[in-house]
Amino acid sequence: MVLPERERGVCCPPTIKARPEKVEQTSEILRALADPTRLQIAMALRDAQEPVCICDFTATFDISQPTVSHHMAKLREAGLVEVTKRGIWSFYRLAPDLPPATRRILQALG
Amino acid sequence: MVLPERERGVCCPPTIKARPEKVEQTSEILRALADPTRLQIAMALRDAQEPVCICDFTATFDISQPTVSHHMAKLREAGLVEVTKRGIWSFYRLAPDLPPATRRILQALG
DNA sequence: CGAATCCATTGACGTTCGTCAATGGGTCTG
DNA sequence: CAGACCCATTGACGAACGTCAATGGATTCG
Repeated sequence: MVLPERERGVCCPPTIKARPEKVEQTSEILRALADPTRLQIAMALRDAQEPVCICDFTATFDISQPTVSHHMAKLREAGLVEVTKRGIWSFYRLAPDLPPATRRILQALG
Repeated sequence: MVLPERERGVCCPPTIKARPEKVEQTSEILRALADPTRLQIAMALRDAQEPVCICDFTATFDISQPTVSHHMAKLREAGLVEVTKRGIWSFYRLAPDLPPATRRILQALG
C-alpha cells in the first residue's frame, strides 16, 4: 500500500459529493435500520409477500408490545413502512414508493 | 392491496432467516454509518484512491479534531476502516478484507 | 533542545435511544 | 351491553451517543 506524500500544515480536504440534505436523509434511514429488532422487522417486511400483522411481530420477538409499537413508529417516521388497519389488526408493509437508493440499501442487508 | 385473512388469537410469527450473530453484526455496521459525519467519511474513503489523512477530515467538517478522532474510532471498532501511521500523520482507508455483504451496503449508499 | 504539528484519550454535558408499565381507544364476539 | 383482543401513546429510567475542552504522546523542523 502506498501512502500519499504530505507537507506539514497543508491539508487536502476530500470533496464531498452528496448534498447535505441527501446525507441527512440517508443517515435517518440507517438510524432506523441500526437496531437489531428493527433490522429484522425491515428484512421480514422486505421478504414478505403480504402485509404483516403487528401481532405476528409481537409474538416473534422477546420484547413487550409497546416496544414493538415504538419500533414500528420509528420505521414509519423514516418513511420505510406503511400501515393499513383492518378490523382489529394493523398490517405493515414496505412503503411502495421507496426511492431506488433506499431500496438498494434494503437489498444489501443480506 | 390484499390483506391476509386472520383469526382472533392466532398469530403467524414470520420466520427470521438471518442468524442472531449476523443480525447483531449488521446492525453494528449500520450504527457506525448512521451518523451524518461518519457517513460522509465512509463514503469518501470508499471513493478514495489513496488512504486519507485525518487532518483532511478535520479540515473538511465543522467539528473539532477530537470529535473527528472519536468518529474514526467508531468506524475502527466496527471494523470498517484501518489506520496506518506514517510520521506525523494517520492515514485511513476502508478495511481491505470487508465481507461482501458489508461492501454491498457501502456501495448502496449512493 | 525548543517549538510546532498531528492525533488519541479522557472527562464532562446535554440529547437521543431502547425498554417497560400503565393507560386508553377501537373492534369484534357472545 | 360486557368482555376479550389488538394496538398506540404516555411517562419514566438507565444506557448510549455526539460534541467539546483539556491534556498528553509522538514526530518533525529549525
